[in-house]
Amino acid sequence: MPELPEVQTILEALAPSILEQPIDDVSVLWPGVIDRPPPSVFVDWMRGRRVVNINRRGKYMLFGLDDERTLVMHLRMTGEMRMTPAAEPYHKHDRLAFHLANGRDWRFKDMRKFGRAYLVEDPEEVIWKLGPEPLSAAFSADYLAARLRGRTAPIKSLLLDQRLVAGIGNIYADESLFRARIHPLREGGSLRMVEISALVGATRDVIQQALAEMGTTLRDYRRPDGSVGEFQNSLQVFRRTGEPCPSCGTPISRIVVGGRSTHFCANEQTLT
DNA sequence: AAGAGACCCTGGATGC
DNA sequence: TGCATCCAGGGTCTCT
Repeated sequence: MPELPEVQTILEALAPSILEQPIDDVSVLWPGVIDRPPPSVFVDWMRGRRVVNINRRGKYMLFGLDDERTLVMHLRMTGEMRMTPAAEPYHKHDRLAFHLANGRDWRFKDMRKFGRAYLVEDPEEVIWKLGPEPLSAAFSADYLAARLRGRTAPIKSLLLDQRLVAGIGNIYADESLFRARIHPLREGGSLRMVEISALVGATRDVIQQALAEMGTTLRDYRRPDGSVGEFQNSLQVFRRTGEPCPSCGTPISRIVVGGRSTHFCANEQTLT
């Protein structure tokens, strides 16, 4: 499940391989991967272009092209970016291949076909709803307090809402709530200022540590060279149901919140 | 407006 | 052993 740290890690690894390299041609191995424009137009517009800058917003990848358009991509659940020799046979789940002028391929692989590519004049067409980056100054306790006011949904669900803060997924939501010692079912609007401050700090800490450890590999996530991340070794509650809480030893609980599996310590994260 | 739930997808795990 | 069913969860859409 690529979230902000995984997407950032992938982009940094990809950059030296693709920046300024002319894209000679594109192979669309599954047309559904292209959201817009229609696949034939997509290929037409991509051919001959170069990626001249690379950015990230939330979990979206932004590849700025030399014609001012932007290739926006989202990995969703199982998307992977890989660099391969052009002659390497396609994998069963490869969906898109950019053939670079230097004889290398930049490939998008996605088992579950949730990932998407958008080729647009302005990336805002795709990402305009996103909330602030969790590591930016805009994601402050005051900001979060204002956004939580009056909300009755569980704080866990609100942390996953990309319009509130961009880039948090199921793993880092659970880890942040544990570090802030907040029960995932607490109503958003019920959080006190001291708890909101703790949550902002915990979220920043978790994201920063996961970036330093180059992401969390539970199953599908790989860096573009095929290697795994390290943060799975630092998880304190996520997918550790029944294992002792690292702080107090209580077995970790698992519940479902908003349709997502949720892990927490029932002793240290209470509802009152 | 906000919240809940369906839907998209595949493969691994589980159950009989 | 083989087959059916369940589950994983990011984002979008619909319904209330």
